[in-house]
Amino acid sequence: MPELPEVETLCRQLVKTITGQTLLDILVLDSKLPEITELTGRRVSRVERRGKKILLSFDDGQILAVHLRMTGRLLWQEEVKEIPQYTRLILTFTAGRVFFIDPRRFLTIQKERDSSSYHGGVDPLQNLTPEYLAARGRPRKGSVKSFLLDQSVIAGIGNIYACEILHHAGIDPARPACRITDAQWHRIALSTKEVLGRAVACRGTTVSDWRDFHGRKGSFQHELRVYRRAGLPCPRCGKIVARCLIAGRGTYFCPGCQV
DNA sequence: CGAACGACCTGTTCGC
DNA sequence: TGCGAACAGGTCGTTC
Repeated sequence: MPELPEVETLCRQLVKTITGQTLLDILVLDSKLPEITELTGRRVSRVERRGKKILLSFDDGQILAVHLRMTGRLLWQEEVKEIPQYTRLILTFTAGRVFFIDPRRFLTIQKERDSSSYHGGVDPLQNLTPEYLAARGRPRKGSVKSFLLDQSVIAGIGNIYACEILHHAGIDPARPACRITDAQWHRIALSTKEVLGRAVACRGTTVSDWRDFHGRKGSFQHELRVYRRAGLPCPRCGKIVARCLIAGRGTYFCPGCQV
């Protein structure tokens, strides 16, 4: 679930909530997760996003990298209540507790040395240019959709937003990246910023169980044009939205206005 | 280097 | 109604 807009939403809420807070206790409830007891007593100095990862920096220089994968969530509680179902880790801070929730147990946390050792792709909200896309896309025979999903090219786009961006740009997701024209790369760069920016403003997309740090739904699901809308008319041209498989992922597109 | 595919997990939805 | 198959926001390792 969490793609860039959802992770960005969590990050902004984490910054406001736990920056400066001291980590009083750590409870690991899933044997797949590493022991991180040495963080006990440390103060959170910084929270930032790298693609879909969240980096928590502590006052002694240690960094915790969190990746929520498909179904991971973070939930903040100030009062002590019942532990939510599928909680895999609990961090207790001075002012409250952070629950790491994930039914599928894909969520990962790992200690990292320093935040500059990141080698992912560009951040689509910051440095994305048509020239960069064209240069990286030119040698690739695979579909433009799997190109947009490649985290070493652009960090943060997932399946929902890849579908929505390509619809916004009016481009067939199955088109090989090497056959995208400069004018189309231009549109893709603009649509990426447009769609992701709007989704961040909506605090993400709640298609099934996504919730933000305070348990609230996002609202971008009301603005989806093609994702999970197979059989419904395209809001732009009226043709029926289709679904196909690209690189093993369900892909939604409009055969009428995506060429 | 690039691309396709199975694996990792568990819950929900769909078709017969 | 019941049951198995298909599908779900994401990566990663293997193989070609």
